[in-house]
Amino acid sequence: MAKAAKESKRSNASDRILHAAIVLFKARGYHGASVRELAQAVRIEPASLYYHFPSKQAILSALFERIMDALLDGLDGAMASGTTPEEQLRSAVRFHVLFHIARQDEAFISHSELRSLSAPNRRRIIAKRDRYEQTIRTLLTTGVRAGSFAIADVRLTSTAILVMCSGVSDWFVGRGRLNADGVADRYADLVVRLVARTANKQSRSPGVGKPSRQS
Amino acid sequence: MAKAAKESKRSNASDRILHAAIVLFKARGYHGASVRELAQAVRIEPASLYYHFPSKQAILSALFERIMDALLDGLDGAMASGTTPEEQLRSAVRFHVLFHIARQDEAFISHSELRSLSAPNRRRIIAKRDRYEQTIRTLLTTGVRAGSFAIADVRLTSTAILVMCSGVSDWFVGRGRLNADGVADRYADLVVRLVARTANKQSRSPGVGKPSRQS
DNA sequence: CAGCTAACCTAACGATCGTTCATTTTCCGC
DNA sequence: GCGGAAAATGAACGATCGTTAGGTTAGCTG
Repeated sequence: MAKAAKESKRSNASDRILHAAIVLFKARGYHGASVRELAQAVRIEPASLYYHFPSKQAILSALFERIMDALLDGLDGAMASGTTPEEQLRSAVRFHVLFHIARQDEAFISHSELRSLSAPNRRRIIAKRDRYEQTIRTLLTTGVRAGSFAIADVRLTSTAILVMCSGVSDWFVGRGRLNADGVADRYADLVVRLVARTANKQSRSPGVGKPSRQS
Repeated sequence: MAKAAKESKRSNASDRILHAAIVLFKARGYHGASVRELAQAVRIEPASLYYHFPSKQAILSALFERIMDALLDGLDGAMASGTTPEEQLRSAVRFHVLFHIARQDEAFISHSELRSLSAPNRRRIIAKRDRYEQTIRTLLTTGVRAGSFAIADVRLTSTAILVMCSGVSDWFVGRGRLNADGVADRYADLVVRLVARTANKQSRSPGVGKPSRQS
């Protein structure tokens, strides 16, 4: 118990630093936000930051690792809750949108500050991002094979979907017309409309929508 | 002629500065790219930059003004080339995508460095961005009224479309599988699929797809 | 060639950057 | 309340930041 209390206190320090860093990096950018500003936000002296993190770069890196792990875990969980490709896609989209609303600032940073990561850190993060995209691509391909989806170009479509859904972190405002759940539902509708098989209009890309080979 | 030559020479200096700034701001961010680096890229001394621009901020601002004006002009031109809402939308999407491919770096900057603009500069740029979005929204609304489009939420849908299409500047690589025109065509297909009226499947949002009140 | 101006230069300003080091304070188990 | 680790501190390091002042060069006009 005492140990747990101590550990929680320690992690609280790191967490408070990370949380302040998220706000600052979003507002001013990684290079625009100084270590002194960050320390001031956490109400400690600049030197004290270096007890918790070896460098400013390590703070940015920790921030990226945290959000990418949460994304990967969350997607796995979301997709496990569906059986048909369409259910899984709806669930995945809802998760992705809700996540990018709940963690708007981190999402913005992990898009705009990839360049500020050192080369090794960037490589590791990009590998995780690729795994995330691959999961979505596989889902779309599965849906096409099952006859649920009609998609001319899975790679292009999955990228388009992800960019579209991640975009909520750019414009969503809590005080707006729709709440997070409402936006997530509507985005799920949009995405299904983008990929679902329909009877009409397929202006290009012959050969899509093969008959299902499995119920 | 002599006068024109002189003016072209002057604009070349500013243009070379702006072009180098685009590359640098994209790579390192506004605060991460120093005036000295920028001067070195243009092969002049740092102080000489201040003959062409009053400040680093003015360079960023000029960069934003240029790209926003080009966007607004281009959209007007693109939409003039169509008569039906669907034609106009296809044309608008093709323009938007091609633009964001042709000017990838500027597009990335104008998304990630909005925060680095001073408050007055930012206000002016956001006003232009809003005009751009309003044009698209009006187009979608017109299409809905004409019975060409079935859209549950025009505002949300137009935002989603714009974010999706702007996203090409994040991932497009010239050496990739598809060239710029191919990507633009496929995105036009995706967008039409998102908004076009269809006979089936409208899982929520009753009341869309009103009968046309005009041919 | 003299005169003028646009363009660029050298040199330096004060401020702030990320980080380090030695020291002090805080806090917990005994 | 004492020993020792954990946490935070004040002070300073060299480097670099955006910007300015004042002088020098290049190129055109008359």
